[in-house]
Amino acid sequence: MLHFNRKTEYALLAIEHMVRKEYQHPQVLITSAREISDLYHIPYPLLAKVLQKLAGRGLVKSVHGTKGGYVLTKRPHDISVADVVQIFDGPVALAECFRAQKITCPQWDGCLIKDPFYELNNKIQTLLVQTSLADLAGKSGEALIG
Amino acid sequence: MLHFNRKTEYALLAIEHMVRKEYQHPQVLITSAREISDLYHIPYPLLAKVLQKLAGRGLVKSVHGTKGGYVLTKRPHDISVADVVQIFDGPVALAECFRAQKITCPQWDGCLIKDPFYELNNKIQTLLVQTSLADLAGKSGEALIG
DNA sequence: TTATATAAGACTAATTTAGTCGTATATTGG
DNA sequence: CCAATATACGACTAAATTAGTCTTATATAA
Ligand code: SF4
Ligand code: SF4
Repeated sequence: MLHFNRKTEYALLAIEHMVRKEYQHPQVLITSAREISDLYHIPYPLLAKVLQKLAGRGLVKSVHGTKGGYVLTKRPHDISVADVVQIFDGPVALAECFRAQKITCPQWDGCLIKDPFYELNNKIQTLLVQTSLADLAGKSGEALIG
Repeated sequence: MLHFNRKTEYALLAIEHMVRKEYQHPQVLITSAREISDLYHIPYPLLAKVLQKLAGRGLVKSVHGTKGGYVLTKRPHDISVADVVQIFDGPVALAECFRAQKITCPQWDGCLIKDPFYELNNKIQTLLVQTSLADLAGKSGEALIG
């Protein structure tokens, strides 16, 4: 039903949590997987892998050892929803032929919908690119930021 | 990866085929499941079920018996992509709590992303509502319509 | 009456997504 | 040094969804 997967939600929630923490407690910059897992009731091992992947892509920096955790490496304004979705959901691809390396769809030759779908696809992609994590924080979190 | 399911594609392809046939052969208004299945290499029993569902929702009318098949009941301008997506993919629901009857998501209480996601969701929904099957035909099929 | 079409529901297979487990490595602080 | 606590990472299992099949019934044209 046209939805993001759970890992994408966990990632956005985690980043969003770190963004707010920065606003509210600028002195406490580090956040452990355990902290987020406890707060939002996300299975710990799963969230850990999500954060590891975010670290691998450079969206957060990891700190090993006791009192370790993760720190945002970018300003929320510079992270788009599309960036995060890309990592866990892959590219927006309304039709599966949009992401396939090799066309296997037996309809492809005479397909009447792929071109107009591609336009729709781009419009949705643009929406995700234009929405930053700062926008997300701003919309539901204004009261908290002050 | 944010995609429509196969049945939605089959349905759109089928309707689109019927739309074009109307433009090109206004005298031949009936189209059988077999015809579409053969032309686009869609498994027949599956496509048959898709068309039956479209008939059930009133988007096409069915004609039993030899030389039977389906006929469009609406003008392409009056069918939106959202109508078809709704039938086979359900409502657009970027987050699963948007379609749940009962909130089961353990993150819901403190969730930081559901409100801004809802806005994104509406924008995408609007895109789908605003795209009609006539738009689809117009974009990749102009050459054929003349 | 036969051939061809839709109607509908139960069933199975394939794929994808979600979540778990085990082990290794790095760092802090006593 | 050493114990406690974190991340790193890959293999694995379970659950859910999606895709596709099979079977039987019914309607209609010729
Ligand atoms: S070719 Fe057409 S039917 Fe096949 S995946 Fe692309 S859009 Fe869908
Ligand atoms: S409450 Fe938040 S985490 Fe849960 S489904 Fe809704 S948007 Fe996703």
